[in-house]
Amino acid sequence: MGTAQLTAVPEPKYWHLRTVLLRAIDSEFSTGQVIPNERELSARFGVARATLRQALDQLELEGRLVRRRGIGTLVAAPRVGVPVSRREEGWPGSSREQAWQPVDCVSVAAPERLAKALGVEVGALVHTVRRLRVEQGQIVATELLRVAEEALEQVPEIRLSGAAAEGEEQARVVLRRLERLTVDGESRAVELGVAEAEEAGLLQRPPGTPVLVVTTQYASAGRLAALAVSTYRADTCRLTFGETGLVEVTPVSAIRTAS
Amino acid sequence: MGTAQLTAVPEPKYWHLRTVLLRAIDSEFSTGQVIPNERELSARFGVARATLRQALDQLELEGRLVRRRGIGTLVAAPRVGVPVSRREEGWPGSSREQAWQPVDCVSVAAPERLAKALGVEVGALVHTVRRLRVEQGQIVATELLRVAEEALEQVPEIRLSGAAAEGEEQARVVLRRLERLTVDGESRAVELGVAEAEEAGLLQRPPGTPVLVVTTQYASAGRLAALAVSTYRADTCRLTFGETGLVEVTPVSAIRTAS
DNA sequence: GAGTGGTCTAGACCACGAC
DNA sequence: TCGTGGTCTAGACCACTCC
Repeated sequence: MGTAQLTAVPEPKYWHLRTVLLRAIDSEFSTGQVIPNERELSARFGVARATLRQALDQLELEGRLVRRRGIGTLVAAPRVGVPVSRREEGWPGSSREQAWQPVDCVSVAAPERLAKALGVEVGALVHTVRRLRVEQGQIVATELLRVAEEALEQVPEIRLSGAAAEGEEQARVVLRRLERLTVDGESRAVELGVAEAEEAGLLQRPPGTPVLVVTTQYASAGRLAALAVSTYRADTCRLTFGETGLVEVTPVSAIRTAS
Repeated sequence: MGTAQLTAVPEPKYWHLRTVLLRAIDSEFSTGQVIPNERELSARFGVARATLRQALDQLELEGRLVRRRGIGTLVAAPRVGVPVSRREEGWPGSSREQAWQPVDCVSVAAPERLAKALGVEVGALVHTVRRLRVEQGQIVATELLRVAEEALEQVPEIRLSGAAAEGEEQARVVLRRLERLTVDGESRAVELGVAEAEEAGLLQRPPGTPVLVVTTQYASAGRLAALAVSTYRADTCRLTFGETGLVEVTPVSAIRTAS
């Protein structure tokens, strides 16, 4: 990373800085390496620290840098591809279920908005299972899986122990009942969001972290059976919706910029 | 929007401010309405303008606010659902093709990374068609559709006029040839990115704007036929991957926060 | 010209991790 | 204790839109 001064350009300094830094981390640094600290860099480029930070913010949003308080700023690893489309990925009982780790479960009377989203009456009993998705040893997503008790009615209730089921155990009970439902349709949406307090903690990120929110409606017998809201770390995840991987995936940056 | 002072809390001021502002725009403002200006708000809450802006930055990232220089800060409209999974959405010749408007086309010898992504030899002729997606009268995405000439070889070359085809006309020629290929497989990925200069301009947004980058591999006859990199505005779009819409979609915010 | 958001500065102090 | 990134301040000037 050179000692280059910024040349006068019509674009904002922070944007030009981003370009310079991006070129530097692509050519002079490798994954996991710590780049010079913010005070050092701002001095080197002759800008205020806040301006330099604006450039780093961009690169962090793009998943190219990771900043750790007390440690420094590191070059991020390439994003991991996370399959989300195949049914086996999300539905309990599938071969890939171990990717989703149940955390806890709460069962309450549905407030208005939730009832409407699930297509049940206000006040109907709704289970909310919290799960974590682990990929390559890293937590990449957290999920709220919502299902009305009435959607499970046909499924015999299971109890794993004699005591009242709570927390993780209750979650496993609901999932076991859920896996007996036959899913015959799925509908998904993806949008950008930010992690609030609880989600942020589970994802081991500060509040305000950008996330990809995947909303999945599972249908069974022509009727909405369950609703999953999965929150993926946007910095480390590339969501894949493949039928089959045709060829290995080329990093998007290579395709977008290659003219 | 009250004159509330910030109470002492362990969380950062900007994050608390975001929560307060979010509650205010949900309850006291409607879509398109201008909220008080930044100097006014920072004075009202007793914080520096930079701190207030940090809170507005979050809300803008979440698609809840839109800021327009010289005008003010407006409450954003709910995100529009944009279907991306059905084949008809992206492939030329489909019933929904008018959603994609060809802009221009360049045909060059493939540099290394592009050749690798398309599975052709370095130096092979590759067409790059630029398209814009318009939804509800608004530009929501820009796309680079890449196809190797050799993938089109079996398709007779068409010329719309006697002159050498260039720009938009050339784009239409390539699309016409492309639509005769039979697509028998698709593979997609979605990730977060930022719009750089050219894309940002086409999307009518400043550089650095967060976008959802959708990469689609189209297969024909068991072989990669084309590669599309579509860049959607993250502030205004919710990407939908539905088989069929089961029920109307509830705003994610209602589901994520309803306990 | 007046008012808006966008950029930039030069500091200060805090929270966290490593030593 | 020291170095790191995270937060916050109180200004300044610029670019853009509208009247």
